[in-house]
Amino acid sequence: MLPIAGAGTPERADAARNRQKIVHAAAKLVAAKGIDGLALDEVAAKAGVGIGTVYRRFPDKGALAQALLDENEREFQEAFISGPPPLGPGAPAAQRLSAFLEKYVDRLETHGELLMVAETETPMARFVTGAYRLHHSHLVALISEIEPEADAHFRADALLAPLAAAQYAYQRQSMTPEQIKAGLRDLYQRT
Amino acid sequence: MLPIAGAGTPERADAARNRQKIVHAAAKLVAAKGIDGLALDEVAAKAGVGIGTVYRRFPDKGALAQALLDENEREFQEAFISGPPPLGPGAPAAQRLSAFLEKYVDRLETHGELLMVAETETPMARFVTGAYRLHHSHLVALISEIEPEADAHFRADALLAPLAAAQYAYQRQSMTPEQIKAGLRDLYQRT
DNA sequence: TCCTTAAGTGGAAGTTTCTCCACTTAGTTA
DNA sequence: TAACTAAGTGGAGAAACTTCCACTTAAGGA
Repeated sequence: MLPIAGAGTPERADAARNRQKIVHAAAKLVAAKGIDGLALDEVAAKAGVGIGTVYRRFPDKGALAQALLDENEREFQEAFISGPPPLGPGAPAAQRLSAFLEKYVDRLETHGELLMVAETETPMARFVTGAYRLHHSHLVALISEIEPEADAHFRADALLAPLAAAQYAYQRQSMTPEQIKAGLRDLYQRT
Repeated sequence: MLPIAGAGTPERADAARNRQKIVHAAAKLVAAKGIDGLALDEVAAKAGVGIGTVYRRFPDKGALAQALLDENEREFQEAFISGPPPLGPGAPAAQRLSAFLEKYVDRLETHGELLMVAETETPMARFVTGAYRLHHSHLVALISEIEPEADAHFRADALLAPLAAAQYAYQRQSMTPEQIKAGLRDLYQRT
């Protein structure tokens, strides 16, 4: 079980079906016209369900964006938890850390718009996700291994902070992805 | 002239008067019931102007929150530009940097709610402010002095990133302000 | 198979946010 | 002081967001 969704009572079959319909409809609409010009009632219409149903599954646009990112997030998690090195286990912690940050930048490049919506629709949305917690604890493990003395908890947040979608988009105005990667590497390598 | 507002055509006298009325009304409402339960039409009613007028001055709640923070921001800017050391000129750059970060944390403690609204109402709102630019260029100057080789531009953003209101609020759930200050100090001192 | 019940559904109705534009007024020019 | 013009104004109305609840249905006993 991936830690993205908190599993309460399992969904009923019809509900799961509707969730799929909604996500598919949303994906199509996003592909067609971007995320910004996307209203939840439009999604409902396209999916052939009532607005209430959409709101029951996805409290806001951010939650829907998260759902659209779900598959990608899943792959990312598998890659750094159990995939091949240097991202996955097997490589030295420092290399894994570096690989993690670079992969994260790559994701921001390919899915920046969705990540932005997912993170900024609600203040602090980014942090209440299981995804953030997992990324954080992964970094804590790596940092503790590299530098046992450090305040790994804070350091992990500090490394993830520049990777907030909005912050990244801003930096991207004056830097290339490679420069940002270099900057991140620099940030933790000075040990 | 402080760099907070981009000065286009100067405001007409009546418009400036209304801006004052709006800001005062907003300040009262915020004091009475917090920022969250505050609708712009309420502010308009309290200020005795039309909704359209409020929107002309302040495109959204974030802009209004910024206006409420204006005086505090002004004082902060004066303190690190021309105030007494260690925040202002006269102290070694490393000490000034440390003082800046600590002062920033203090502001987050006292004005966190308003800063949150100001920064998160619109994605990237934080970065388009003159305030952010000024903080950034101040840090760039200090960092370049401490460590001429570094990519001061990126480093400055990376130091400001954990000070985003939402990020800070999140970290505050598990750390004291002092721990955060220590973490920040740690972050740049490893030179 | 029937009953029970808790989850799910739709969409009307209530909020809030924001735009738009016909009208008003401050400030300037002759 | 009259005329001009560009900025400012107000609030109706459109659009989006969200809640609510009477009704429906799936799933799991008895």
